[in-house]
Amino acid sequence: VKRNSQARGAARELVESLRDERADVIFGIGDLCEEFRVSPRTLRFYETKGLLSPRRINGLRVYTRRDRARLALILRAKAIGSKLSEINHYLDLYGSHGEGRSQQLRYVIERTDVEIGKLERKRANIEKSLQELRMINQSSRRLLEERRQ
Amino acid sequence: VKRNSQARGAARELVESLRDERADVIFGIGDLCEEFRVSPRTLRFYETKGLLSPRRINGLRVYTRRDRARLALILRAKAIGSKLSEINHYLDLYGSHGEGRSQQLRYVIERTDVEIGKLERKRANIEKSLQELRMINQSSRRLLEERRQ
DNA sequence: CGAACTATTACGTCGCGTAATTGTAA
DNA sequence: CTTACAATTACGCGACGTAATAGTTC
Repeated sequence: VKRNSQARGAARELVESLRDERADVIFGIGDLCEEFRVSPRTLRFYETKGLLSPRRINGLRVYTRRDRARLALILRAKAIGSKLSEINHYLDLYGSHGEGRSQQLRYVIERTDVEIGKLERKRANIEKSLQELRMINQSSRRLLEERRQ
Repeated sequence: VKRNSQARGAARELVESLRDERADVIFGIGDLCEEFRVSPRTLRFYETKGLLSPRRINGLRVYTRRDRARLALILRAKAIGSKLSEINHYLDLYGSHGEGRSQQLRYVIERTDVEIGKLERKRANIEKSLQELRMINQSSRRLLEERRQ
């Protein structure tokens, strides 16, 4: 069973007590936020979008290992440029078939291809702008030098 | 004077007649939309944001060469990830370039220095992301190949 | 007449941020 | 009492998309 350095608040305590009772490792919202560097707002938002559905104990959100793994998938999919609505679809085919893994791989390849293309185009535009700005900068410096004479 | 293949609608006709009367090349909203592959909604939106301010003839927007050049700058700035509010500043830099006074020159130099720095950092981040995405992409392809055997 | 433009107004989208307010446990 | 979490509701943002409605010219 995982054990963190500091207890932090009510949810944490609740979580700790449940750890003693159950074999399942359980997380409070703050735990996942800290681990994945996201805000509580983000997790609640994902919940309204049906991406996560943690149990409630006394009104507090309680996440299991599987919720945590799901969140990891969500964030990875987001990092490669997926919309949340797409991610829902993606997670569905993850749970369904034994073929799911190969489908996942194809999905990742497709998404990264698209994002790589986007970034390359962006970089090309940035380089154009850099050249122009440098020209403006240098000619302005030259003009200012001439003025001083 | 530039001449397009097809006349399209009322604004177009108005534009054509003005081309005969004036030396200035003039565009209707549809012309610019087609040329830059953006929607009319986009140009109207930019107008509400103060990025463009075409004349009106009989209620219709009429764009000059300079409006067109400005739009080109806007779209490139946008393509490199600038917010529209930033782009307004950006355009001021281009506008004051070439005008005489020393204070303006110093301002332009200072601003372009800042913008060049920003763009260089942006480019560095893009390259980081590109490397990561390429690694993910390649390892996924490799895994998929292994699966097929 | 319809087709093809144009106009304005205004609500919808996406991924949260940011209060504002309230509750609970230590 | 404070502090440190938790909860919900709801408006804000950025860059438009998308009607809905209406006017014009051919």
